[in-house]
Amino acid sequence: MEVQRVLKPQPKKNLWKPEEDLILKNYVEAHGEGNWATVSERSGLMRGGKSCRLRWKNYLRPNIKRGEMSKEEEDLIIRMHKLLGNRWSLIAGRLPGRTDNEVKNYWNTHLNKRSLVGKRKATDSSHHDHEENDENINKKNKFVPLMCHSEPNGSPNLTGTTKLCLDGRKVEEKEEESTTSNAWKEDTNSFSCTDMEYPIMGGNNATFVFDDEPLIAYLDSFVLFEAFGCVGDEAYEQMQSVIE
DNA sequence: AACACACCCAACCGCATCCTT
DNA sequence: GAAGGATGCGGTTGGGTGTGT
Repeated sequence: MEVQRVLKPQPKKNLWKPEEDLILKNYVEAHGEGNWATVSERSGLMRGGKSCRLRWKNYLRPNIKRGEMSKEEEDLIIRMHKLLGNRWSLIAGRLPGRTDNEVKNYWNTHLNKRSLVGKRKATDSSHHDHEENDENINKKNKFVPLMCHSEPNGSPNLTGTTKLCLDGRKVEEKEEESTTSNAWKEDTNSFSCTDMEYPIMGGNNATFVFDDEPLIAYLDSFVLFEAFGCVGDEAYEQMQSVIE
């Protein structure tokens, strides 16, 4: 018996065991994220830094949202992908609690396949009538400067990061300002949150409005910059060319 | 019940970019 | 500015599981 187990070839996929998860979780909670290369040495885990980082980021991190994608999330992924392509980390950044790996997998297994089928079966709208016809959706949507919004009492905290505004200004968000509620900044027309701090729609009061809301309304200026390499009027023109 | 096939998703890999010295 | 290490990202792999025959 024992011999058989020893001789049995090791699986190529080295799945994480619950005890390893516990070790990593405790270590990161105690020492913080970063220095992944040293995590394996210091924690006693026989894992590479990249593996530890990935496990933490995709699985162990607080506020990770697991389980089925909501229709809203799915819709957002479809629209974001239309605009950004395979920029999974960017797309995941708009889906608090979801990881890039999860979004990527979801796209590859559910949405990508369906979008291919959908082209042939446009009339089968019972499941996703919001998909109707992406081209039509895009054409009827007009550019408006903001993006997603949250209800006043459910706004996530902001942290000390640089926000890129539609007019091209960079605004440094200070940590101490972060306790002031509203994610929507009137003065900068920007909205931002991180998935760590923004425990997703459903868990929080943040809301996304779909169907009648313009496509661009899910994107903040940072995403526009990532998509088009510019902001403001220039981004608007680029956006229009994509839509048309 | 047994087998084959398809699907899902966690983990790995290689490259690009960022950061530190 | 250059070099080397750390980190981030997207593509791919492969093992587990579900489903059909």
